[in-house]
Amino acid sequence: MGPPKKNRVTLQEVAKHAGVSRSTASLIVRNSPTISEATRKKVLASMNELGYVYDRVAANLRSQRSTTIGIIITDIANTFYSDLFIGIHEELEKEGYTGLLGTTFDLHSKQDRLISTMLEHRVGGIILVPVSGNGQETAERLQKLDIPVVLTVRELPESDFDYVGVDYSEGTQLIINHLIDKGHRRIAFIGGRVESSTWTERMKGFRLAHEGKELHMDDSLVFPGAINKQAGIEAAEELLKQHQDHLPTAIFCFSDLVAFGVILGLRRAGIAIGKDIEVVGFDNVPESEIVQPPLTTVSSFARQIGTEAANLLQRRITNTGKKTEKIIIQPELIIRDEK
Amino acid sequence: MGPPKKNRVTLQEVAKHAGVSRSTASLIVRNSPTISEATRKKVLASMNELGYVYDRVAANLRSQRSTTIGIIITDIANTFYSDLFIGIHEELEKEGYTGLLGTTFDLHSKQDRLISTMLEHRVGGIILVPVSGNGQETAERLQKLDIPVVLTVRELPESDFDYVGVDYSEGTQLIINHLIDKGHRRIAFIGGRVESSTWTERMKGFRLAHEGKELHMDDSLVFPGAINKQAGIEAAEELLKQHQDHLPTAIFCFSDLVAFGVILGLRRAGIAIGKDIEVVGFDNVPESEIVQPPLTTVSSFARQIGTEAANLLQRRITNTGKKTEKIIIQPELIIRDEK
DNA sequence: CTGAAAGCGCTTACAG
DNA sequence: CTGAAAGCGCTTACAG
Repeated sequence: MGPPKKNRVTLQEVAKHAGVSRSTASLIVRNSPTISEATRKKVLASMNELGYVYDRVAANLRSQRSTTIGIIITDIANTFYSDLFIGIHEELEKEGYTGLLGTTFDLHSKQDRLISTMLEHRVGGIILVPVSGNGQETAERLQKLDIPVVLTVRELPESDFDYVGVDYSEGTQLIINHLIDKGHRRIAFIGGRVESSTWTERMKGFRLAHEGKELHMDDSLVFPGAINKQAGIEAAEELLKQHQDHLPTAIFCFSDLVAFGVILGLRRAGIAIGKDIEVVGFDNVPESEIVQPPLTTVSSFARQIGTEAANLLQRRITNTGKKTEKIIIQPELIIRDEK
Repeated sequence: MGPPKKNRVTLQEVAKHAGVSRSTASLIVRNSPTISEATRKKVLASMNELGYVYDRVAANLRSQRSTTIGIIITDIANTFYSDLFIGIHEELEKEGYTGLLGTTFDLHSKQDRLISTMLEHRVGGIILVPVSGNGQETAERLQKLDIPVVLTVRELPESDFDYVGVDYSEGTQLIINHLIDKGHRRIAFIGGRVESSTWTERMKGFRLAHEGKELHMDDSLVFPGAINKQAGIEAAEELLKQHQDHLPTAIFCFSDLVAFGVILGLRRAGIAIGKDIEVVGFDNVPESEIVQPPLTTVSSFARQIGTEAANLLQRRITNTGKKTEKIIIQPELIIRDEK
């Protein structure tokens, strides 16, 4: 943990140097309006001269406040999540909060450890993207906390938390309807953990779109899996193996990241994306515009989710009583490279 | 900042509940070996029952230690930096540190504010990607700190800090030599801030490669700029406008992110990437494999930089005296889609 | 505005 | 192992 540090200039020393009391100096760092401009300037000058750094940690300990927020997401290397993080971070910064970031990589053990670490560091609240799968114990643990928790992206089963997310069912219907309207009849669904709300909701939309168009849904074309590029590559290979004599004409991917893997896997097998098979994604990450052909996808407005989640958490911190809020953002179909 | 919180279970209460002294309880949370197994179990049981959460902040204040590290990078939405962050974070986690993340977006004002915030939160050290441009005041400020600072990716001019980076000159030579060997004679250089060490070093490599092959270097083909997709798009447009009757045959981009923008800009102008003009990048971000044609680039091993930086910082925290270390990682040419 | 006192939750140091 | 005391750097509350 490193050796003890010394030599921090204290408020006491500043006060002495400026010839005022510690109380006055304390009022000044906290921007109290009761202090005359003259003494304020004098004290600020002393701070500058001595190189004073406000000890927010000590202040928070004494006043039982917190200026840090725990942010627990799945994978910062996924631009969906880095955008989400930026949204959260920018909003928190405005209010003077600092974020403690942790990534779970969708592992329960990491999530548990991160929550503990955040609590030990006295965060004033937590914004969490829960890991996929049964979150019963996690939900119970979070309910007991005496700090507010806002969930984003995924909900926790059978629990009642503040939540900001996207209407995944609606988003999936939008894009599947689009595919069907283009003439596709056999559509695969690749990626996502069946235990997570984000998968079941997409599945619901997938089914609804099929039913709405009175189309048969082929369960053998559904390939759940992890939500990253590698999983996409593997799923594409598996799909090709299982259905080589009767390939689907379109593939709906759980996320753009999965779609990139699928595209890579298909390409390696010599399949022409956009001609032999159409691939679509979900999230509208910046890279979806760069791949060739550009990816048709659904925007899930990661950044906006972040902003809303941060605001919701702030409201909850200052206003602890009320009923939980659920903010559901409406997704938007992003059609690319249509001729 | 939120209202005061109450009801935190203290070590005192745990001690009372378990029938031991506060000192004993304190020794137990710190894993002292002098405590008998029986009392340890008894106390741990009490902690569990009462829902005790160790207050690391209070402990750190008293013992004048820190378990947090400030991490200041440029832009987490750039996968180069998110990879760097993951490398840092995983390494710090092993040693029980928590990271405070801030992003500067290459702005001096943000950087200054972030450093202040980190100090106020009593970080035990800082890992910093300095913003481009004159860093004289920043360097002086950092030198005065009584906590260790490790720079990564970019160095600060005329200063002596611990540093982990890549041999950008060598990387640039590798890829420019490759282009020249393929027959290219007019090569543009797009992106990067001329005030930053990362640009001057690439420029050095760019020049050396030309000189080595006894080739004329055309300064009018050098387009410095920001390091993101949008800047790449704009630079590509500018390049096309200025050199429409005599286009370069290849474009070396400051980073993959810039390359993606350039590719987009050229494509919009109807230029066939890989045929009319060859585009190459720097960093080898995951997406470089997905674009079509796949991007030839130079791997700068972001994750490894992160790991090394975190390790270097830890060494510095425990071993404050020694001379500064400079760790330069050798880049690797990644050739893609060669027929 | 000052000044003295108490306290946030812990660790430290020490006599027993 | 215990127990009492002091202190990390701040804020709080209050009498003056």
